[in-house]
Amino acid sequence: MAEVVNIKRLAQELNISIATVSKALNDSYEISLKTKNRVWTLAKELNYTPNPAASNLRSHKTKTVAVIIPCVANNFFSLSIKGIEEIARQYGYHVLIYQTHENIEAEVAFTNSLLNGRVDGILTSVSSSEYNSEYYTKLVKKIPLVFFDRVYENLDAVKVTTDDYEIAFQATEHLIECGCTKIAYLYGLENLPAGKARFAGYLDALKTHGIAADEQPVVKYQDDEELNLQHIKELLRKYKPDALFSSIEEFIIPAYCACREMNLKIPNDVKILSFSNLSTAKLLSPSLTTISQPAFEIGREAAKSLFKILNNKQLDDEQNIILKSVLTKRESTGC
Amino acid sequence: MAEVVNIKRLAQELNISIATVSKALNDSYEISLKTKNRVWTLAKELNYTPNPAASNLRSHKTKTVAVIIPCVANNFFSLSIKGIEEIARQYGYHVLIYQTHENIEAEVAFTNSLLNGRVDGILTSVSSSEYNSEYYTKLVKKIPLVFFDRVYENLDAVKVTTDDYEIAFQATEHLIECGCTKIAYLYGLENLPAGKARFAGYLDALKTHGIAADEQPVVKYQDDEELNLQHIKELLRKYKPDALFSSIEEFIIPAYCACREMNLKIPNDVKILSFSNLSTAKLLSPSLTTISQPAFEIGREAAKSLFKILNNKQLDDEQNIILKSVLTKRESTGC
DNA sequence: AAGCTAGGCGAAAACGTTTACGTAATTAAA
DNA sequence: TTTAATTACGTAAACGTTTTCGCCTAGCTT
Repeated sequence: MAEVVNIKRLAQELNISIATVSKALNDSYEISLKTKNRVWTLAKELNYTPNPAASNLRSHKTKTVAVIIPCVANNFFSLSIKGIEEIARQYGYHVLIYQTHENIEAEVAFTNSLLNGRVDGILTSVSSSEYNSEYYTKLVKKIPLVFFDRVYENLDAVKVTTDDYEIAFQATEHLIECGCTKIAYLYGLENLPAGKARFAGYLDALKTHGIAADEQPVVKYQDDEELNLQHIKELLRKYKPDALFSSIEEFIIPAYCACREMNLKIPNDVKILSFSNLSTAKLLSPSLTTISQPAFEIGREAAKSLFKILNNKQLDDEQNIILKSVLTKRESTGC
Repeated sequence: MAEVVNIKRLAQELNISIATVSKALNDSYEISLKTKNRVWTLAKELNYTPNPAASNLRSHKTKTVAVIIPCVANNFFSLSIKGIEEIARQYGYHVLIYQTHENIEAEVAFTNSLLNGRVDGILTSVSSSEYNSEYYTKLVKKIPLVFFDRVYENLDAVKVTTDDYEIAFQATEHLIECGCTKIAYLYGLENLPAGKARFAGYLDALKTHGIAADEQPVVKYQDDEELNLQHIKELLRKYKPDALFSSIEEFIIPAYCACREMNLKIPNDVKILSFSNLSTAKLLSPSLTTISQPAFEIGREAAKSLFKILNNKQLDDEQNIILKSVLTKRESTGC
């Protein structure tokens, strides 16, 4: 009863060899259906499940992937993980989580610690603190890797991103159509392609509409809510913009608070628009115009690509999967 | 160069036995400092990291824990995971994530799949669909397990919870002090101790203040936002309550929407108060009075307890760790 | 009847560690 | 000086699988 249940035990009870049991469990063609059935029924009866460590050791497959992200307590990333986990379940994979807290050293340390066979592949959305592409250039040769949202470009790896440039362009045009001419930019992810693309979309939209771009005031994100609040207030005081374009969700609270503290009415005095996956955007006061990324789908697509690679399936030609974001116009831009 | 780097390789290069290398790497007292240093420097030089599968197989330690929760895309759970992950890093543990989507069968299936030595312990917040304590009674004997927030009572396991009864009592009193007499209850987690405690706190507060409790209307949570909206609207129409006490975050959006659609002003016509970890509660229109649970700390405490168990440290007498929630009064209750 | 083929199975090595135990050399105790 | 204890290291088994290779039998083909 207390006896351990492993392949050896199954073999003994059935009076066959452990090799046969192993093959039967893996549905090998070498084993007759009759024997397979005997093995399967006994395995179920004894509640046998293979020991993962032994299996990994021998087969070099772990059925595990790692997700490395800045922080799980974030609407975008928690939704991505939800998507990843859902696909992982379908493929029978396990999901390990690592948070970098935007620290490149932690990111590298975690990643390195996974190269000893702990996982079969990695899904990552890189930290914003630095852009260290030498490291990742080497890394992608060592282990199957898929980037999502925050990527390194020009690498031989699948990258799942969104139409940052286009949607930022479109959103900026929306503000211009609402009559804004002094649109300030709340700048996040400045070291990353996503952040740069958003900013470029914003600048190009201004240029297209004949608004001098280099005079547009910018606040860069700091990891300190109070500091961001101060900077935005300063921005509002000095430049008196008629709109704030926030490129990351983290600016929403300080932006709203700054307007309140300075008695500026949204959207009459200042219009606000932000990249965000906040589910309560429509309940804010006033409701917030958002660019929402399909975080859940990004997670799903990234996971699907990785599992295709791990199962040696042909990837659909393209290494760059680009999903569309959605601009939802609400009261904060006068809609 | 391409040669694999494992203990055997280290042993060869240093002309010592693999046993010595293994012991040196594990800082065994049997090995001289001189030898240890030779091993450590070579290991660092060759970028050696032990193969986890081999190590697990032999030592029956995985340095891995599983977190089983309903859904990661939820403010409470994503914060909890953040806390768990942070402690796990300190202890050098890895964290696996599994989502049950409130499905008890998935929950049991995941848990069972972890009993073959894949993890050293489990952190779980159980699904709300059913209360199946026989299963968990057996389970806690098989593997170190810590419950957080959503627990099974009367089991020999650490449980990290919050003061649900007290804070619900206090919140209800707050509504009564605001002049409410017809307080409707939006009921979630009804199968779980947390849900029952919240409801009991609400009922007892009413009783204490001489309000007939059994006439209070209740809406029970369904996994369908549209349905919840309809039910709340129906509730508002039929019973004309002067307050809504929402026991879970998921009721916030339908509650606000219902009031808007029925042209009821918050807080003048209806006051609203909800359990919630929404970071933007203060930005809602109107800002929302919340009971926020210390989700991050709950995760941290749960993880700490588990790692103490795994490291055979003495647990501080008590198996029930109860943290305090915070009632933040805002405009939605007229504050 | 001899030779072949294929199907079904088993023996044994291997994966990379950890660890119980043995042993030699050195040191301490008698 | 002999004996006991200690230190430092090695041998080899074990963890539970997977997989290569080979064997045996039964059924065919000539």
